[in-house]
Amino acid sequence: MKIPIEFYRRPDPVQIARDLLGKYLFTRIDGVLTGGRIVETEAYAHINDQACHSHLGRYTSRTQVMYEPGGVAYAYLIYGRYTLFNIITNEASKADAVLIRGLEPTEGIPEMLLRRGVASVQRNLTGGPGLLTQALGITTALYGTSLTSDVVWLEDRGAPVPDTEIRASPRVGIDYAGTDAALPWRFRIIGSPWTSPAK
DNA sequence: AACTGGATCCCCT
DNA sequence: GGGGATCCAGTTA
Repeated sequence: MKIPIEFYRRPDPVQIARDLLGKYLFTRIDGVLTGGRIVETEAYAHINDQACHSHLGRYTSRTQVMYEPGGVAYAYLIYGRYTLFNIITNEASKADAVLIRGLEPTEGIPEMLLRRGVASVQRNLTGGPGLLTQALGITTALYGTSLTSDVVWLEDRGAPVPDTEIRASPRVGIDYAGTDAALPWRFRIIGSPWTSPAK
């Protein structure tokens, strides 16, 4: 079933990032359903987190959607080539987020292979934050879209992931965040071949 | 109006 | 394990 809006409006993005493991992310773009099981996430908090785009209340054309009530998509372009997909959490104006970093493909695999331009189902189909967006057809056009919509949404299909199968570690690619770069806010399902390759 | 650098990925060595 | 691709938002002026 589709995840209710209350799930996203809880106050702790770290807890939500952990809870999102084992949930499913789907898109329906041009009528085609694609998606899979979330196996890697990262939390970003508006306070005491220099890595977060909304740190110290930074409010720009890129970050403004972060200040909406939890349960909307925050998609942005990185390095001129990749779109990253985030879920905005917490209540309005709190501006917390969870980045989706790895997906185990389950739905619409032929379409995802086409979009990625790869021949077979392997890690580089959806294992990485810039890859899964391409596979699911997520672009900045989805900026601000509600996660209760029929374009992009999450589902709980049962089978919760126990703590013993989760590894927490520092986030990736945020050296500029100083001491906050060491926070263990990256969560992975241990042993999943669909997590991102970065350390 | 110009400049800088990034929540990445892939290929080369 | 190191560097280049590639472009736009953010910052500075």
